[in-house]
Amino acid sequence: MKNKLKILVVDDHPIFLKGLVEVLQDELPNSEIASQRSSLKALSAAAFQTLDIAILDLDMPDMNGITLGVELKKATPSVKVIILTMHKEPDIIRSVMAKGIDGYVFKDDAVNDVVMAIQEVMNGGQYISKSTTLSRDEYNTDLIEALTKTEILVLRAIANHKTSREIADEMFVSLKTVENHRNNISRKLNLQGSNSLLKFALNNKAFI
Amino acid sequence: MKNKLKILVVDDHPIFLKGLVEVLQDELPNSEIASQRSSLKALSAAAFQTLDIAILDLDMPDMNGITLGVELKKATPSVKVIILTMHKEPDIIRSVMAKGIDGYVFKDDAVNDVVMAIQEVMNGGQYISKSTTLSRDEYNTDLIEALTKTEILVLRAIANHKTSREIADEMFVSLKTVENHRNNISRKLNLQGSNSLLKFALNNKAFI
DNA sequence: CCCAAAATAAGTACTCATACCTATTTTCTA
DNA sequence: TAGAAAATAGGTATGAGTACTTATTTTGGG
Repeated sequence: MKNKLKILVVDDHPIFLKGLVEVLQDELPNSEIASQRSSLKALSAAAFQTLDIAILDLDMPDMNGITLGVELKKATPSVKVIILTMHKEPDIIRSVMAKGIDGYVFKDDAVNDVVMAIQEVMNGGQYISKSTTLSRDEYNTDLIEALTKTEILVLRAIANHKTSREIADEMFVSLKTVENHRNNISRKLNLQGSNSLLKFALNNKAFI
Repeated sequence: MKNKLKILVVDDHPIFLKGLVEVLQDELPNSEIASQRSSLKALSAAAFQTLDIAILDLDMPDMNGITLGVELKKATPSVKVIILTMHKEPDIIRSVMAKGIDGYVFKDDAVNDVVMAIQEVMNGGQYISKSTTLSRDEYNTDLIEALTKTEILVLRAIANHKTSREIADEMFVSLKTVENHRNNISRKLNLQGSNSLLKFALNNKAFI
């Protein structure tokens, strides 16, 4: 007799979490579904059991779904990780999948998309929701990893609408230093044109 | 014997919608709960019945929740409208409530917040979720209504990361004209400082 | 301990946005 | 149709970001 499928669902929005758990219970009656509202809680809870599937929200306050997924796979390499998100940008998707994530499902897609993703990844495959509105923008989380610690700090400050002058004062460095960091970041991320750094920082808040 | 409470829930995200309907069915077993995935469908559906309560997502692609709420109240003035959103900015909330909306609930707040909001508005009161992270930013949807048609077009282009030069070329006017529009918009919205217009445009995309 | 990477800082030129001003033409409405 | 509001456009100054350059100091790993 086959064991029940153990599924962990993690999302910080309680109503969405409830909806998702209900959907999974309806569609997969022979599975055991646990849920957590934060990444850190999920990480501790996962330590005491062997999971088959983790379904993780991408944007969470304490730890993003990708990092959580990678951590869960360190503890249990066999666990299949499916990321849930609103982000539809192809470069983000490629970058996420490159990190060993097994499935990528859009939050506003049809309910049964999640179920199809589960079936696919349990067969050892990968699943990616079909996107409707693709936009050609500056997205590339791989490139973010080429940034140094200080560059990340500057990028976060930019995402918080700080000017270079303000960032320089906060970090106790000269305006020129911050401008150089901005320049180096832009070069590493292949960004050009006015406000391109701000645009990138806002679009990638979840990853920096 | 009292009639059943007729509740309409509108949200474009199917899983969240399902979660919310489940919550309401659990908490309010003596109510009749209908749901719609788009504003326009909700508007046609509402024409054939008398609603008691409408629970509406703020950010929807076809028509935002505030406009939908105002339309529903035109058809049925007695209907109580509760807006669901992620926006926690106090000025947005004040502005929404000023439009005759009865309740304002944050999507990531506790499940029973929605239920408390329903009880409160049915008693003729107003309900606003308690906010945790308030930020002092440029938000004021009332002021948006002081803008002219051309100013709205310019503001939308700014929200789409267009430069003044690009906007001028698109609208077949001079750079100076666009710069003047930007200036007039900023004055009407009380905005000052670098990129303040861009920040406002991005933060208020749902209202412009 | 040495080398490479990172962080620091200055120079210069340019573009873009903000923040005022005035002034003319167009459009809508009372 | 007269007057107000809106749209048009130019002037001028300043602040902020982009886009390169070179150069020194600090720091951390092999």
